[in-house]
Amino acid sequence: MSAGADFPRPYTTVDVAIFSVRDDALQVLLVQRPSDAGEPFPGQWALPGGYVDVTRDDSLLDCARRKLREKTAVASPYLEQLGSWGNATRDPRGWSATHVYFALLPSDDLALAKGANAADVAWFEVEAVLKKRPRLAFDHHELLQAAVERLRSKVEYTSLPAFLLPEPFTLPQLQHMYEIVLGRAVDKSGFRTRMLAADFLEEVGVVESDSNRPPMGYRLKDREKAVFFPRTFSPRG
Amino acid sequence: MSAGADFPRPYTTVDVAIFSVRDDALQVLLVQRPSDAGEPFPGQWALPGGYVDVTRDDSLLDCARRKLREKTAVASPYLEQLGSWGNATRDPRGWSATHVYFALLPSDDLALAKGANAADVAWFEVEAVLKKRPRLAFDHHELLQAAVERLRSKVEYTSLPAFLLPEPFTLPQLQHMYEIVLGRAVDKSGFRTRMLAADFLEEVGVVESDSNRPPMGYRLKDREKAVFFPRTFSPRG
DNA sequence: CCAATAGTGTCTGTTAGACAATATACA
DNA sequence: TGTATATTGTCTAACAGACACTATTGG
Repeated sequence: MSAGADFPRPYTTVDVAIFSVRDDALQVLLVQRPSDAGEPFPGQWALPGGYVDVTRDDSLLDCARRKLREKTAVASPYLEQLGSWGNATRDPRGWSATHVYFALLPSDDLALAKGANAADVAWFEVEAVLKKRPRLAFDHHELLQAAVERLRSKVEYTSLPAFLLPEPFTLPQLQHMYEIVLGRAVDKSGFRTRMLAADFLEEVGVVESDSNRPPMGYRLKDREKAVFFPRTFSPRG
Repeated sequence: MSAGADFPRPYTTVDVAIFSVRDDALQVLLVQRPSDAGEPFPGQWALPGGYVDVTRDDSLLDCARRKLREKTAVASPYLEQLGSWGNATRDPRGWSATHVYFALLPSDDLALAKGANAADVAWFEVEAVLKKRPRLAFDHHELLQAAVERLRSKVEYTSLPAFLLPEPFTLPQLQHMYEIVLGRAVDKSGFRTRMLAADFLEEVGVVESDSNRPPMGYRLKDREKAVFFPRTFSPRG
């Protein structure tokens, strides 16, 4: 049996949870759904995403990159697959499966949606959105929750927060990113030892600051993938 | 725009990497593809899988469970989503996206394919298959490789190998599973301390053995999910 | 009493975490 | 010299890894 053509095919979509740290808080990029007739969840906020376009996207990753490019001006941020969600009821139009990615953006290059519709894209504090302010379309609360859990969990033992900073960055700045995502303080001395022992940073010369002792600037040796630490952080205080 | 219906839809499939330990080696369940005309990779071995059937499967997980049930007699083994692979070229019939799961089976209930075609299902040693003996259909070598990597990596810091044993099992048996999957020896004393400290085992009374001192039998407190250890195993010797 | 496996105890080097001390800039 | 931030040093309790020892059975 050449079963493929005979079966009704589910919808295939890609959604992206795009994170950045702004105003000392973890934020996520949301888009407002169109109000056209026939569109589900008109006017509601949702994760950026949509149908895979087999004529434009060579792969799921390509599709995720396109979604990201359409909503932000960023070329190549950290992008990782989270998982997939698929069932008969999550989309009122029918059986659909979505492939979810999450991305980390430095807080500087935040030129949003240079395209036509800049008004329907905005940053929201993750904590608020998880409390359903605003309410999200589809099962996107579930997707966002999973993305945040994955992020928070990986921050405990990887160099992920480095992708939230523009280069060059300093160790105190990096520690600040860790503390914001983890939601707790981290010991200064231990933090530095860990970061430098992990051998993923490259000195790039002292950087100027407003006053006081100028800190050393660093950049990532590899902007493609995160580094895994041998042990996890532990609470302090 | 009600874009869904307008776009050509990719094929949606689910594949499952089913693992078990047999003859002191990690093995994976493969199925032989049909030889019918028009079928891709006729007669070649592949991971069990196939199209999502929107009339039978309520969700991707349901579909994975169905694939598993069709090839084995097992009711509810450990089942975890691995990720998804989708691009224009992986299936010669067209743009397709597959959702990959991996499952762990105790080596006792291995009644295979009670259905019609028992001949086209068989266990293979993972090490051999990774070396392309036999060669797999589609991109299934890549999928299997990812599944094995995930399994080996999670074994370092989770209770996953417990799902490879029928209950009740003993701590020496459990240690044996760890050593097989990890491919190295593990210290007895430290192993026991870790397992018992993780508090996921339940004593179920001494179990009889061929001779010598009878060991304590254990079962899982929760057969649904694995437990995470605070630290990773470390090499010894 | 011996062999074989199950299970426990002990020692030691390493290290994470807490915190103290020093370094370097500007005013 | 004072202050603020950056960076390094020290001390200690906890613990993993190695390995020796005891326990319990059958022969």
